Amino acid sequence: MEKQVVGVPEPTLRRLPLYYHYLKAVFEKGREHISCTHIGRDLDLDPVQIRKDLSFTGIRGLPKVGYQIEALLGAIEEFFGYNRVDEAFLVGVGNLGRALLGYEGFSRYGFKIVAAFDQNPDLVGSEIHQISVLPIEKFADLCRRMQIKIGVITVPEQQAQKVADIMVESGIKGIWNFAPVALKVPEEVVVENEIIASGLAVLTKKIQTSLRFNSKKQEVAK
Amino acid sequence: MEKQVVGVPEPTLRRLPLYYHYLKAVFEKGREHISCTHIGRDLDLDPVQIRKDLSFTGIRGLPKVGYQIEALLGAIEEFFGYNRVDEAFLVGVGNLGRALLGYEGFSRYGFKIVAAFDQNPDLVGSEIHQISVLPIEKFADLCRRMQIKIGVITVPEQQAQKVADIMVESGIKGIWNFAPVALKVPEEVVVENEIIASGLAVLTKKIQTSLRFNSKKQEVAK
DNA sequence: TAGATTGTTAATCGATTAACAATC
DNA sequence: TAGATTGTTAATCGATTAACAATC
Repeated sequence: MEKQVVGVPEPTLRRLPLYYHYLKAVFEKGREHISCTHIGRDLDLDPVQIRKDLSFTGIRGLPKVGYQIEALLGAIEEFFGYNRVDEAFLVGVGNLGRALLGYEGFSRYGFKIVAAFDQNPDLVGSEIHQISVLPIEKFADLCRRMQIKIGVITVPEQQAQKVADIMVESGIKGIWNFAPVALKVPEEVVVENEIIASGLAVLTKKIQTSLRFNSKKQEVAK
Repeated sequence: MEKQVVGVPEPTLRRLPLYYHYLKAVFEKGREHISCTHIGRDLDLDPVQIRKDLSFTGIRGLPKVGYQIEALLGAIEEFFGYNRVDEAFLVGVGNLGRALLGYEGFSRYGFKIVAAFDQNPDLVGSEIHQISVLPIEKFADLCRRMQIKIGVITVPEQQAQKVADIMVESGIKGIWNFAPVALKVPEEVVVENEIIASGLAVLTKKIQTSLRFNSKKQEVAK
């Protein structure tokens, strides 16, 4: 039912960070220009697709030369707002929550978790990776006062909807949901589901097919 | 370049675990049958799409009655092998690695991380969530002896390719990669990328567009 | 029976891929 | 200049959505 309103296709949106990492590494090695052919060889993607993707950055390449890497990096940073900082609240200080609290990589993406919430009194009051764990009751008030717009949900699935309700009620505009449930939120609130089980399902299925396929090839080869 | 060999479209593959969780919850509440209309309302998906997705399980529904939930659950379990156990090795005991080692949910998906590896001598020899951390040098030998087919990569991006090489060399057939790099592996080895930056990028972009869109709506309303 | 709901076939939509002219 | 590489337009492909007959 969900409609993508962004002018950039979601698959492209997902590939852009990958280009970014790649280009950054290449740039740091001292390279200044790069062609789609070259990128495609390293990233195992179709050069035409890369050209299409990169066109959304607004940066034009030069025939025979390729793209200026620095310009691309700047454009992608600008596009995603990697040089601004989006502050977020996280709810659910379990294993996954902790991992996200400790993930230094977020600063590269202009993303910062500034407080964590949990209902477990043993956790409340503690600090994890220099981020305070507060009681969930404080969420709404703090959220409004700090004007936080992004919420991260890392609670067990049974509690996810309840947490989402609190977030919506507190003015959160975007939810990054790690619980395997479809959250019910008003349409103006954006939800991005990060469902670990989906990735795992795809992986195991691919392995099954790949093994079958390769054993067949062997049989044929006999 | 990658070709999907599975007979089931990847989007469907990704939605099936979500149906599974939902159906399980509904079944535990005592319900025995369910229609696509009903599922669609709860999961905010198109009923026709759900029907299409569920058709891949081989379970047929009855007009006016819907699907037998228990049969669907069984079929999805069978389909993904949730009742077998796939053993895996994890490399990289940082924050994310730890979180995965401690994630109890995996047992539901027939997935089990049986050993962890790291190059940090301070970690080697310790146990994290009852899983031993071993030196990376032991990977190849143990992997072959235990016939492990799945590897999880949670090392920093600079080391990911090196780890992937070790995995391939050791007979790993599927890699679940959490580092934001495109791994180079032989074509018979399957890689599933779980790129956190991509999800985040999609979320922040959606929020931007959504905010713009909603403020426009307000303007129009004036 | 009447109507909810299924499964299937056809139409639409969007992303990827192919073809090709433009140009550094 | 010749050729690598770009950007664009058209063709293909695959998934989603719409239409509808079948049926419990």
